[in-house]
Amino acid sequence: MTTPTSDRAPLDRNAIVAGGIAFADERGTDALSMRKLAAGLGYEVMSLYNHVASKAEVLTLMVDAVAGEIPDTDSAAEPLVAVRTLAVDTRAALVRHPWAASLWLRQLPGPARVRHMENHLAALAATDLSPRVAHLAFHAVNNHVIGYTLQEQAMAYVTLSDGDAGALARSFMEGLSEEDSPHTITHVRQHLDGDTASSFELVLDLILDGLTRLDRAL
Amino acid sequence: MTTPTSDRAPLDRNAIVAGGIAFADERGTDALSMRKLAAGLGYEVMSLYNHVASKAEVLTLMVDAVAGEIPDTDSAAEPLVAVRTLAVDTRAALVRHPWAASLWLRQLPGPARVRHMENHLAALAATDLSPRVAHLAFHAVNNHVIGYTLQEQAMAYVTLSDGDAGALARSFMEGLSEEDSPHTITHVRQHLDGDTASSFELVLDLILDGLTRLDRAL
DNA sequence: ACCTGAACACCGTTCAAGT
DNA sequence: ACCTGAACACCGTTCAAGT
Repeated sequence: MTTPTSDRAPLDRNAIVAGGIAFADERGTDALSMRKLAAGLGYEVMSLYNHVASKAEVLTLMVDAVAGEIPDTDSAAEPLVAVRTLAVDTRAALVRHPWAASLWLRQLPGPARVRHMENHLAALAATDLSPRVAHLAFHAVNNHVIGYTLQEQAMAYVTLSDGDAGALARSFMEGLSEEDSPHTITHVRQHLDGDTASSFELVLDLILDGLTRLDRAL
Repeated sequence: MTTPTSDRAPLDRNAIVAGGIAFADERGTDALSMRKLAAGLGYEVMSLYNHVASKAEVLTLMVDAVAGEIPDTDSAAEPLVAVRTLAVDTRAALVRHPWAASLWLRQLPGPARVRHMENHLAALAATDLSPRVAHLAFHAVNNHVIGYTLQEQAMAYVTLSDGDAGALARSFMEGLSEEDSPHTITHVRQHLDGDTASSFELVLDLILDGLTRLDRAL
């Protein structure tokens, strides 16, 4: 029979990263501290430093783990469809982990994100877009995925109703005057009415079409 | 005659925000602390709290001040040209203050940013785009401006040569294998060769054209 | 090899005391 | 009205000591 000396899981890089992701999913990266992370895993803070160099490294590993959740492109698929699918899947991962989008571009890519880039760039190279336009396409698509997700999260924040954030959001809304900011009020109302649901894919297709057209024009 | 009791400027909201911007322009928002900010202005930390509720408020005010630097749209201009000009000017402000892009979408808009939104939305409303497409346009253009700038800054980070960041960047580059990541290597090389200089406006026009086309299709 | 107590140099923020 | 000393409850990180 085994003797369970403690109920805590063994500590290693993976456990730390998984703990960080679980914490951030629930309470955000702003609230994440090495001390709370360690406590959540059943260890003292200093133990973390046996496996990880710094908090910055933990964050980098966390973002890379999110990248690792994104399925590889299907090499049998039509290349532009593969790009489109990758964009949709990337967005899904960023929605699952709402803290990840704002970190995505601030961290150096780890292995999983390099693999993600490689997937994206290889699919673009397999289209008949010129190398120059394929390069633009990479960024245009990425910026849309990240920008759209960030914007959506900001909007979700405005619609919060309870807590400090809710109070801030309410005071923002009440500060808008119909006289000075009619268009802004209308715009926010369009969000609240939720009539812009599937615009992520609409704009994505707009960009993909535009790139094809640009390629023919250059 | 006056008796100069000290060489420090009087403390108020504006001085705090200006000090924060100057500090962040030089050393980034990560390094910004209330204590260093106060010291830079010649006061003790606690004095700041006579004028400002929290560090979060300082950051919100800083972003809003950046928005305030962006010129209003010219109501005499052709509406779609006004949108384009606003996008270019917004990007210029974000380039002048490299810390601002990643904060832009994380803060609730202050008065200057509401004015900026109003400018943008009013110009779009004056085009002959349908309300639905104008709504999409607002986000598509904003996401491009912010995403492009963030991406460019991440790239600038990779090309740093000295300090800790430089060492990290070098180890990232050396970690890329020609075998596993040929496309990624090519992509990074395209950046380093700088042959993608004016692609910001190229993609911006692609989006604006795409929106006009989408409007006709819907 | 991995865990940890103690310590260091920082944080943001509050409050009571000064002028 | 505005400035500030002292204090509180936190941070990330290092290092030497334990097993």
